[in-house]
Amino acid sequence: MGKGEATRERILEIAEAAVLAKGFGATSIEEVIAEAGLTKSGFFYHFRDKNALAREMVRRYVETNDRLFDDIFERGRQLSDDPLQAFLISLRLLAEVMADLPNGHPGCLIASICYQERLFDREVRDLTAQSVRDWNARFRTILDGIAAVHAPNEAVDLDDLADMLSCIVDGGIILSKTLNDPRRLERQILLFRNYIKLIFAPPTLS
Amino acid sequence: MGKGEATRERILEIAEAAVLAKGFGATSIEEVIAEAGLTKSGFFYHFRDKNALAREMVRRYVETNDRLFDDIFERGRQLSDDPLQAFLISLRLLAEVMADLPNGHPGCLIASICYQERLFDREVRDLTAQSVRDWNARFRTILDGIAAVHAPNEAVDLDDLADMLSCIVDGGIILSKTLNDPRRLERQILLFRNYIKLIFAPPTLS
DNA sequence: CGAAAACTGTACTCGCAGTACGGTTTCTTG
DNA sequence: CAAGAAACCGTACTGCGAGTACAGTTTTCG
Repeated sequence: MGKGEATRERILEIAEAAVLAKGFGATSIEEVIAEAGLTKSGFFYHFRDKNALAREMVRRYVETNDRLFDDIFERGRQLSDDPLQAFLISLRLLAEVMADLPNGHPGCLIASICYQERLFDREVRDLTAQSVRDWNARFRTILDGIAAVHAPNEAVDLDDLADMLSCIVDGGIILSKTLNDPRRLERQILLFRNYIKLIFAPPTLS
Repeated sequence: MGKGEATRERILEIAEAAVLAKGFGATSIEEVIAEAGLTKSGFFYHFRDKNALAREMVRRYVETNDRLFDDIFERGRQLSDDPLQAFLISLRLLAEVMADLPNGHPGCLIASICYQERLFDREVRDLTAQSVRDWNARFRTILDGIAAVHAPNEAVDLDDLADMLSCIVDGGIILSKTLNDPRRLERQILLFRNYIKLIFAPPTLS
């Protein structure tokens, strides 16, 4: 990694934190460069304008999240050959990861952008939309794998169920941030996990 | 309603739409007054500063939503004496209301503010937090009423379940807005409804 | 009719986005 | 080690919007 790339990363990291705390429109380039320790000229050397910053931020965020999710769901598959058990394990891992963040989840960049759509060009909006579609498609694939082995006890649409995980995470983040209680996100993910169990696991004999 | 109050309402309505589309920080007072058809002096006659505008916006939003939810869950109770059936009916009504919005749900002001927390004073943040707590407490009361009649089939925490509705709505709004598909929100609410059924309704004999 | 409410007009200060461009340092590679 | 490219710095602008101050004008209503 060259020196320039390291600077770009530093800028993007600082900018992302600022955007998640104040929104894109209220994040000034001046404060970003002040924290990054470079001048305005230096900033514009790396990014043509603020919208270029936004594009790179999203690209970076999606990439990071993709790796995180890949890792979590891969580990689940390693720990169980049964697709349902693997998914349930992964959801527990996900809940743990979310709970272990020191100051709570910093926020979802996709959600932040969604509430400031008018500030971004089509390219950025398409990027966010495509990343959501990708994630949901991935969850859908996992659910298909489960349904192939365990016939669902209930007639639910698997696309909707795949969507639901994104909803729970994004909604849980908002809940946690608003109430300043990081554990709510964790609990919501576990509640979703319970729903999955209810749908696919054979009813336990009591 | 005096003339001044009407102007305040107009300002608040325009400002809310702008904030939901671009964020609070990127919403300029100039564009608001331009659309409202009054001068900057006129604006500052009604609101001391931008933060006062934010406070009134939130107060108005919470009030409106409270009325909407009161109405929906009251109608559910009117249509069935059984608390579970009443809740299921209300959830269906809620899904319908969300689906009937012409251009999709405009967005949740609480979520928008949550992603721009640093821009607001403690009073605004306390207002949003309290409104979420109030809504969740209301849902919790409904769930208590259901659990008193129908023993849950599954050991779920009712507080978490009450939280879940807020999560689903906020997450569903983000999903719908990002993918530009208003129907996703409706489907998520109905999926939550199905979860409630699974938890409380006696298993149907097939 | 008169007073309060609901504004308008003008003229500022200040901070930030974004542009332009020439100069300087640091890295890299032949 | 030389030379060019990459990664910056310094300065000096334009333009927009938040917010302030305050005097003047119109509208509303008892």
